[in-house]
Amino acid sequence: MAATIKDIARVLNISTSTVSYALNGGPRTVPEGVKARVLATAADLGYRPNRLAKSMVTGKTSTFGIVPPGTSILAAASPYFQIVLNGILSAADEVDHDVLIFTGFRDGNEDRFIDNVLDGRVDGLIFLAPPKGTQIFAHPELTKVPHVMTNCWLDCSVPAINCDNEAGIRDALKYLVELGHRDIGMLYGKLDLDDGIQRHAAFMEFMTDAQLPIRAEWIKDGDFTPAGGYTAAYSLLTQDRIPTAVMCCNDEMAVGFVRAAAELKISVPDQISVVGFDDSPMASSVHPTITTMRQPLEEMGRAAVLALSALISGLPVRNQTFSTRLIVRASASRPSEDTKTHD
Amino acid sequence: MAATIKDIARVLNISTSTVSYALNGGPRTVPEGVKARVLATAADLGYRPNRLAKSMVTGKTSTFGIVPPGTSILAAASPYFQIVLNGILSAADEVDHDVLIFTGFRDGNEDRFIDNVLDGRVDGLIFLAPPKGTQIFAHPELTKVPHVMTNCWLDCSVPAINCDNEAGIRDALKYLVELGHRDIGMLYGKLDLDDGIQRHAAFMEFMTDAQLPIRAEWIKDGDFTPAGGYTAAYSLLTQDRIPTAVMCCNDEMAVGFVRAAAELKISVPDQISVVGFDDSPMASSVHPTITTMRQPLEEMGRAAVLALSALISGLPVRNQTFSTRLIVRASASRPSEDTKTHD
DNA sequence: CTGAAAGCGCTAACAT
DNA sequence: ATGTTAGCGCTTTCAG
Repeated sequence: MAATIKDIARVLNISTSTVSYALNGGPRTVPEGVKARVLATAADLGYRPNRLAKSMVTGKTSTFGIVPPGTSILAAASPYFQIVLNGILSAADEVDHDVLIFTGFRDGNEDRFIDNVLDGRVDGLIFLAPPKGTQIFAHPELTKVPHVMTNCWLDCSVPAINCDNEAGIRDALKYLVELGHRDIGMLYGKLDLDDGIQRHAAFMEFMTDAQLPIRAEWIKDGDFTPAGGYTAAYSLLTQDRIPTAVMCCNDEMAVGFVRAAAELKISVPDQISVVGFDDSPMASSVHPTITTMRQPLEEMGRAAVLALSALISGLPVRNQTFSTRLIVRASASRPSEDTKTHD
Repeated sequence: MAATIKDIARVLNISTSTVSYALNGGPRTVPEGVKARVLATAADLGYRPNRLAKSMVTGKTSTFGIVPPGTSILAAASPYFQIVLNGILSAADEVDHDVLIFTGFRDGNEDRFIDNVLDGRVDGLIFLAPPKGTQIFAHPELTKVPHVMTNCWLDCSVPAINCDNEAGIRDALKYLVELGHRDIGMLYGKLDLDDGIQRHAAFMEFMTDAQLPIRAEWIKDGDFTPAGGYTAAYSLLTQDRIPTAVMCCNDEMAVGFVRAAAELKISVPDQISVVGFDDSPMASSVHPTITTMRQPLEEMGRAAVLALSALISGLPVRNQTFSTRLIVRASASRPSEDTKTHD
């Protein structure tokens, strides 16, 4: 039987309220002597506060809820989730909160899911890259719990933490153009996610504005994964005519691309330049190291915690858009003269 | 104001116990008509069960607690954590549990940490690769909550989920020897973790038993990271005499090794063979793809959940050791005649 | 078959 | 300065 404040009170012949105040250091003041004795017997009895009971009366839990990206729990295997989660954990740690990951978020499961997130275990929720078509944000009951989201732009009032995908893709492409590239292909992915959609659209827009050729056979779906990028790269690189550069909409695809190129003995960047997106750990681990647009995912995770904390405190919270930054590494260079083509 | 069972009871002029039984489908049976009306008004009122209250009386929370690897929260950034967590999440999902990640586990912080894990929010705990010297398992109060651990061999009664590091390293080295290698180096790492220690020790033992040369300058600390592996590889590969093969005690280091080799224009596997450990996502994403000993981390995460569930149910739980399996890819081959040296 | 009520452990308003 | 007590929302024993 675990000790409770009642036990401490009984032992010391004082009231539970005094014990509570002594233990919590307030709001009521307790004489030093009494406080010391309370602490001592608490230690003696092996007393451990029960946070369920405390939460029930205070309405606060000191835990943040997280909803992993996508509808599938498998998304938890992505570097994206890993890095954002890491930012969330370290920020949560700093404010003495723990983090509850909700598992049951699936299409058609909305009501049970809502039951879960409203059941009192968390003070608020962070949705990580929720899937595009989800109905969850339309659920009237969801407003009962404070929530923010990352990497998703919805026309609703949920505070969002995003990175500027459009500027990121644009800057990456500008860099390639400045290097002298005109024939630029793209590996896109995950068109059910806002990041996927926006990066794809930004590519199209830039190429159109810059009056550069958009060739369908140079634009492939790489699924945001190394394996997808590898397959897409193979089908792209085995064509008669290939671009001098490829924009990969995330680093995992860029890694897959570079591997395919190596197998095909196409040198990166001598014969084809590659630019990635995210600055994921893989990008700096492979040969050649991948030039990429850094998305500050860890900071975004931290920002999500801050925004959620503010929201919970009743403070106003605005959307935040983080800037991307070009990280120049080894996978992109000037196109060599003999690979250049002219339309 | 959220609706409670009291509200439902009041509306229908029945008792809260009937409402509770209707909602839960037992243990007491409730006439269909009443049950239907209870469910209807529950929906009407937007009733959501409060799990804190429920947990307080039942003592069950439907949530598992996780303690990330190492003492530093930063360990959450490792592929190890990511993959095991993924296994845990999917297994937890299947048994309708959520997962609470505890943040405050640090040396010297034991007592606050114990407060946290004993505060009633979880039914049990999974320690992921706890640091070697931790005092936490000696804490008498920890026995109050069921717990298991992964990737850690301690001489205590905590049920452990491990992989057979010794056999794994041995099989990897056997494979290299069968290919014809005798001059074998090693990149080890994290000697504060059991996995790190055991793999290091297994290498030494195998080499001794097989009467193969152990050369200190071929044995480097690569910190289990790509960057560490890269640095270690540089210092290893820029020596006058280099081995024909290198055992990397995890795949991240192998990836770093391969990158360094590429930069130094040392061909893998033609000039030097590399074998990794874990079969982490990176291993199959780089060029050349890394031959590795697969450690079934996702299954181990799932097994941890199963073991913990059993423990919580009061069932006996034994240690489990998972076998590793050689995954032959492209980074290891027979040594070429001209790289072979003879002592 | 159903209702009343105790109680899980805690906080805080309300006494004194 | 301290004690008493009413809940928080729920489950379940005990009465009827």
